[in-house]
Amino acid sequence: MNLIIVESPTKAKTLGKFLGGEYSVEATAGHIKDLPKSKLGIDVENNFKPDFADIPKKKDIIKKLKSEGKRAKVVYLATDPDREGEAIAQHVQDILNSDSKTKRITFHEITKEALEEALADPHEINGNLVDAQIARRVLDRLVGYKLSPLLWKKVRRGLSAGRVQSVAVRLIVEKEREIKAFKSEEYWEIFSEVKGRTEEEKNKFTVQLIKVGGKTAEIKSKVDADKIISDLGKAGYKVLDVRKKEVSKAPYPPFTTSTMTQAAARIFGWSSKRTMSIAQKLYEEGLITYHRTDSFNLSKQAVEGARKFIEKEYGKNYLPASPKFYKTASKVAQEAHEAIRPTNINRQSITGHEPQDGNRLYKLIWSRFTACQMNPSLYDETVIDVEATPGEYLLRAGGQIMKFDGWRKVIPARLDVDGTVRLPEVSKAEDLKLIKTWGDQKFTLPPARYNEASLIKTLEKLGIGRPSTYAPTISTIQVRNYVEKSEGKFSPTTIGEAVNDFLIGNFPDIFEYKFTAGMEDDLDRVANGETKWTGVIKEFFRPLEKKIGTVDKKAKRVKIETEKLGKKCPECKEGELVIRLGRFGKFISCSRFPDCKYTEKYLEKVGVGCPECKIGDVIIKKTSKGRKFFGCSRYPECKYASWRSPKKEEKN
DNA sequence: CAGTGAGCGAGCTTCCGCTTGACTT
Repeated sequence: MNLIIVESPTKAKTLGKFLGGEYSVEATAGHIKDLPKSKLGIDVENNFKPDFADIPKKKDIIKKLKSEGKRAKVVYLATDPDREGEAIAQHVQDILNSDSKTKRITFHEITKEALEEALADPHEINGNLVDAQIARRVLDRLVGYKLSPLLWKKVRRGLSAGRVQSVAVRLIVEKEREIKAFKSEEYWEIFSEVKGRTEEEKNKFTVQLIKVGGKTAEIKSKVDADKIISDLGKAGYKVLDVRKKEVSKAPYPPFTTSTMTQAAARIFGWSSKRTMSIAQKLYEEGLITYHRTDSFNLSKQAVEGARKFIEKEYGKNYLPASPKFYKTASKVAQEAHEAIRPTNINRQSITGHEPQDGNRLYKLIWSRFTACQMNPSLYDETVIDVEATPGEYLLRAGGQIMKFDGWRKVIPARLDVDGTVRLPEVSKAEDLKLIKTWGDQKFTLPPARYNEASLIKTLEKLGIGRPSTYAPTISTIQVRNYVEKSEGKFSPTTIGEAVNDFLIGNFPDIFEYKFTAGMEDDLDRVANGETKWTGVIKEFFRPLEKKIGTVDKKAKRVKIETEKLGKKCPECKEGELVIRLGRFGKFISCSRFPDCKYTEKYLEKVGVGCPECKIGDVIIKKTSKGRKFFGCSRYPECKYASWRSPKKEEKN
């Protein structure tokens, strides 16, 4: 009997089906060894020797792997083909304590063919790649476990800093400052509605002013706008040019974790956590491929299946001459898995036995994948340039008509994005008749705050964080009270800003947007054998250690600004009431603390009456661990508490 | 899941990345 060890239990099940009786398959369910949680676990004086120990929660799994490993003739370490997977393979070999019968195999897609190829080509564990993982792990631990305690001392207890989370907070803080510094400016868009002299009334069209005297039109005031509108109202209009061309629009590439959570947020309004948990269920039921991935790769089988399906279902016109493969854009992508796709393209929907949300996400994944193997959609685009004289005004209209839907057959265009604009037939030098002319006053808008989707997109673009950590990172920065989400948009708290300024002020290099990219370059050199991991860490840590020492000695404790309520303290009648953030969320107290100890509850109402006492209001509260719950405003008289928001009363 | 902040100095907090349940009190 031979044993194959993979990371995901679902993957183990699937592989089991491909194989005959001479193989058994077990799963590690992720890492089985890690640095200890309760201490640093790195001997910084002894070449950064890391203390990788069995993870307590994985005790049963480790036991099982050991016993199965003992019985097996050959153990194939088939963990994911990336840096973390190589480390897991090493850890499995370590616990089996027998490198003579272990072999490393790798494959990038879960097909019988790929598995057989891998089994025919076993090799050794790549020690350099394992070293790169150690360097990554040690660096993250040093940043997190050295800087967090500094925050406890200099800001407040329980705070945290990390290579990823602190940059996520930084993005949100800096966006907020951009918004605060933003000055809205007035501008005007000016239009004329015209029609050809010989044309019917229905063939009128609208042109927009784009140039004045050969220069781009920039109209910043009502006075300027009125002058132009008056000119245009008296002007003669003539077609200067008509340009037509055919434009094709290619489909989107298949989903990765990042683009899937973005699409689900945009279309369904889901949080990344919710999307990922629904995707997990679909994956476990064998309906989709693995959902934590940064790769656009598609198995040959899947692409062939899609091509057959497209030809049969939609016809030859929709099928490209050759299969489409997408190149992963991200430099830091690890490409261990395929893109996210349905496992069987003939299954168009999973209605019936599934919760509704599962089906919605499934259909989104199905159509994105199917579309990616279809022909581009084709449009006739028309641009009409119109001259208005006197005054050297250039106005323009753009039209677009879809003449072949292509992949849009399965992902119909939303009207606002890809709508049809029909323009009448006019010819060059044709005179046009003015119907009316007008201006729209507009104001430039401040940059948009991040939502989950745009934050993930930005982090991915910067190469910071991984598919498995996007959703957890977003919860961490909220649980720590660094940022708040209101109507889906993130803004920093006073604590978030204070911690951000402290970290960036004292450790500018680590929280630079480019830091992770630089780290990845170093890790690549470790993986290639060009340099040793201990050297990389030493070079990083020695200056950091020194800096931590001086900050510890010299930096003053950070004062966190409080939000004033504009009311006097009812107890001492001297201080002012302010909102503070404690371990249990917001509360109101006297600004003269600790001289005056007055406090009162901060009520964040849900807008629903207490279902228990029927007198108080339901309010949002936080546990000491940051989890939200709902309680009664009359606590402690009324002890109502619930994890779920009570139902709002139906209004007719 | 029921009291917060400062500082007292008992013992504790904290990272990222890989993978799933066990909890819905």
